[in-house]
Amino acid sequence: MIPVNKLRTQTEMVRKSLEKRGWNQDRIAVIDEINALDDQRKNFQLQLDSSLNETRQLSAKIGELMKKGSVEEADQLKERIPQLKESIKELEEAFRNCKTELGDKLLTVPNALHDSVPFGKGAEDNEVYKDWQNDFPDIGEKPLPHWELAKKYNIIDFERGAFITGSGFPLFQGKGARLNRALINFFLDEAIDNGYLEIRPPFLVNEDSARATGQLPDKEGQMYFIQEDNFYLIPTGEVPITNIYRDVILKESDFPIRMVGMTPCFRREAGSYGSDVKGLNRVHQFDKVEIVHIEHPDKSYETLQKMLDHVEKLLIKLELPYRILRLCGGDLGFTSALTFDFEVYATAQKKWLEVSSVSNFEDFQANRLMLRYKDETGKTNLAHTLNGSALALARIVAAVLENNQCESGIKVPKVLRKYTGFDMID
RNA sequence: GGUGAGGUGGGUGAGUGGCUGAAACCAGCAGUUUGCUAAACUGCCGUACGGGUAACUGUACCGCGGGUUCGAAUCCCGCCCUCACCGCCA
Repeated sequence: MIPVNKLRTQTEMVRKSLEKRGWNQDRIAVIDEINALDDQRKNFQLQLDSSLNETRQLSAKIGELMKKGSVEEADQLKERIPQLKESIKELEEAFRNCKTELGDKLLTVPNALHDSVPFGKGAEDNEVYKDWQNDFPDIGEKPLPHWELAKKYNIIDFERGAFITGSGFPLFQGKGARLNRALINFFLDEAIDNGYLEIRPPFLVNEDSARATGQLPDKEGQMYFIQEDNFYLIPTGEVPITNIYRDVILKESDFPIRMVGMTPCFRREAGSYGSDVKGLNRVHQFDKVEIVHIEHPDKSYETLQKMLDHVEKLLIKLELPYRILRLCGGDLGFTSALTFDFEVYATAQKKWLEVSSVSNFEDFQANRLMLRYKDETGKTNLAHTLNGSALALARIVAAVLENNQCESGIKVPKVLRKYTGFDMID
């Protein structure tokens, strides 16, 4: 949620952001509505506070009189209470309604964008920030897509997964399962070597947590929900890991905070279809190693760059062809100020697969999390949050399988061999 | 799931209807003293939303939500959570 003060003091910047996101003037008008509502809210509060104050003072006087035994005088003062209460009730209601309406409107405003975010409508307008086009591997005359490789070498059983649960719940077995585990360990170890604190969080979260990181109300339909206990299955490790710092006031010396965690991710992916959902391209359950940073506002873009470097290094070590995109205004997530996507080329499918999304949320998430820090003057300010996948498993597995196939099997990337314990899937 | 106890400021913990936004202690910050260390002493030490150029000041918050009362941390109701024991169980 965008902080009201930011919206009020930097109105033009916010307006421009919404334009970049492709909002028309009619929609952008919420900004003015929010301004008006906020004025109203202050006005109600002023009236409410003064009425409450009057009541308190009256009560104090009544107390004194009672103590002195002047019961009649006290009763006289009491006579004024009903009218006061009546007006307090009305004001409270008006105040509450006003705040609710303001809150609802605020929830519809996406994050303000970083200056560098390009204009654009959708995925086709994303800027190629870094391309690596000459390095697609030679995988022979008749390369197989990963779902056929999976079958050929008996390492992923999509049918049985669908039988046990439903489509989109892949079952890894044998060397497939071990490859998956090897990747997880490789990613975690790389992050730990890089100074991250490893976290193993809960995989289900309550409503407050889902709201704080912005999954609610925005992406309600994307999450699996356990009705009986009011829990959501996490769609990403970002949710439980970032929520470690919900309602926290940090000292400046606590920065930087860097965490990494592997979690399964559960996504309903309602409305997806076609070749996008073939094999491992888009599944309902997958593992992901997520990095989360909490930063001082002055440092967050420097940090974003470091995160990009970290993710890029993983892909280089895995020897996968990748490119980096800077998302345009139309394709950027609701909560993000600037996002870079990493895509890996699945050579058999001839498809770019998104394997990481690295974002700076600035203070947007922190505002809902109530995650702040005290600066040297003692003032509390919102911190900045950032996160990124490092990396998302299922699609990386797909790319590893497709890009390393040869006549005799699938070669395991060198960096993974100490984790898998084998060099070939055959 | 059952029974019992409990949820107060960064921590420990007092507080059973008005003088309590909350004692005391610890931690933390600033200062005095001090050859250094230690100790002692003094002051400060919650958050949010408002008003005011400022000094300062209003309101709300003692797990959450309702209620009783002129007045609630304190009484009543519902919920949540924690702890202990029992049951069940990887």
